[in-house]
Parts: sequence; structure tokens; C-alpha cells
Amino acid sequence: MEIAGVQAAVGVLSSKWSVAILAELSGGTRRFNELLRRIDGISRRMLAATLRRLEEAGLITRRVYAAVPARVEYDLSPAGSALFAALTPLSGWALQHRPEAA
Amino acid sequence: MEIAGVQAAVGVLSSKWSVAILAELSGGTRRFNELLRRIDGISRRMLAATLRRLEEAGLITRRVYAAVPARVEYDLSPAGSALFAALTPLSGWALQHRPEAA
DNA sequence: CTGAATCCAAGTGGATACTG
DNA sequence: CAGTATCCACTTGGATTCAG
Repeated sequence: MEIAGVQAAVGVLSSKWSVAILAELSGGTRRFNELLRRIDGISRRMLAATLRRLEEAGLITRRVYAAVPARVEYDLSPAGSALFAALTPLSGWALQHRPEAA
Repeated sequence: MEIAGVQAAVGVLSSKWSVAILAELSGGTRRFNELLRRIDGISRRMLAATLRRLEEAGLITRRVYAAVPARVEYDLSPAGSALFAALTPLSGWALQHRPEAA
């Protein structure tokens, strides 16, 4: 197993809202305010910051429609989609080893 | 997929040296100074701190031998071993989507 | 040998207000 | 609608020193 690769993956996922955003986008295209409403507890500031980091990491794509009012759509990139899929075993691990979280 | 579980897993792994320590212990029992030597760049302080967090999270076990000089051995718990195994897909993802890291 | 204690620099994240 | 700017509190992690 390649430790450096795992650390790189954990690195992008380690900011508080990354996993929640990936999960939300795994359900399809979402707009900024849509994410803001659907992800409980997140602030505009953190949503914007996390989206930027995920985009820089190549995990999501951002499309801007030059219209009034402004409209921006986010999607999972192939890499983001693959990363989210690779998280499934972690979910299984939690189910088995963290009964209190169930 | 259970987002909260994934976040819990990522949470313990997100401190800088967690993955490296789990990887090292996946090779068998290790002592404190042994880990210190084998994990490049880690300091005593961070090794001690990370070991404590991993132990509190139930991922590793700690055995103290009351002798002089003091001797302490660390091992992966079943949960820690399972978590490390669940990281394999992340390694695969990095291989495919982070060619520069290879 | 295996830590804990202290000090410090940098990063993370929350609240709030403002902008094109 | 989709952010940015500012301020602040808390945490992380490195270096170094002290202790059982």
C-alpha cells in the first residue's frame, strides 16, 4: 500500500466539510445556495473555501453562467467521483467498529 | 453510504502522522524509539501525542513493561487493523488520479 | 527509554458585514 | 445569487527542555 497516496487523499478530505460536500455532489449537480441549504451547519465562508480547495484538488468542477442573478453549478469530477467511491470501505469500517455512531 | 461514519474515520486519520503510524504498526509490534527511528521526520512530541489519540480512538494497543529502562510496545487493535485495510482503495485512487505522486 | 511541559508560529473555522 | 473581507478563538505541529 502506498502511504503517501493515502495521506494525499486524507489530506484533502480532512477539512471539516469536504466529505459532506462530496456526498452532496454525488447526488448530482448543485448550486452554491443549494449546497448551503442542504449541508446543515455550514457557513457561506466555509462552503466557498472548501469548494475552492476541492476544485484546486481536481475533485469538483465549477461552471459559471454569466447571467443575472449569478449562477454557478458544481459537479463531481471523475477523480472526485472515484474518491467518493473509494470511501465506501471507511463507511463499512465505521459501522462495524463504531456502534455508538450508528 | 454513511457520511458520519466516513467523517469519523477521516477525523482520526487527519492528524499528520496517523497514517504513517498505522502503516508502521501494520508490520508488527513496535516500540516507541523504534517508531521514532522508522518514521522519517516525526518528533518525540508528535509521536507521543498521536499514539495517545490513536489509543483513545481504540485503533492501537499499548503495553507497558515495568522495567528499567522503561519499555513500551504498540500494536494495531482489530479496529485499527480493519481501518488500515479499509484504506487500500484510497491508495488505488491516488495511483490512478495523482500520477505526480507516484 | 518513554514520555510530559512549555513556548511559539501557522492554519482552521465561526460570526458578521459588505459587494458585483 | 454567489461570493469576499475582517476579526477572533481554537487547534495543530515544530523545537526544546525537563522528568520518571
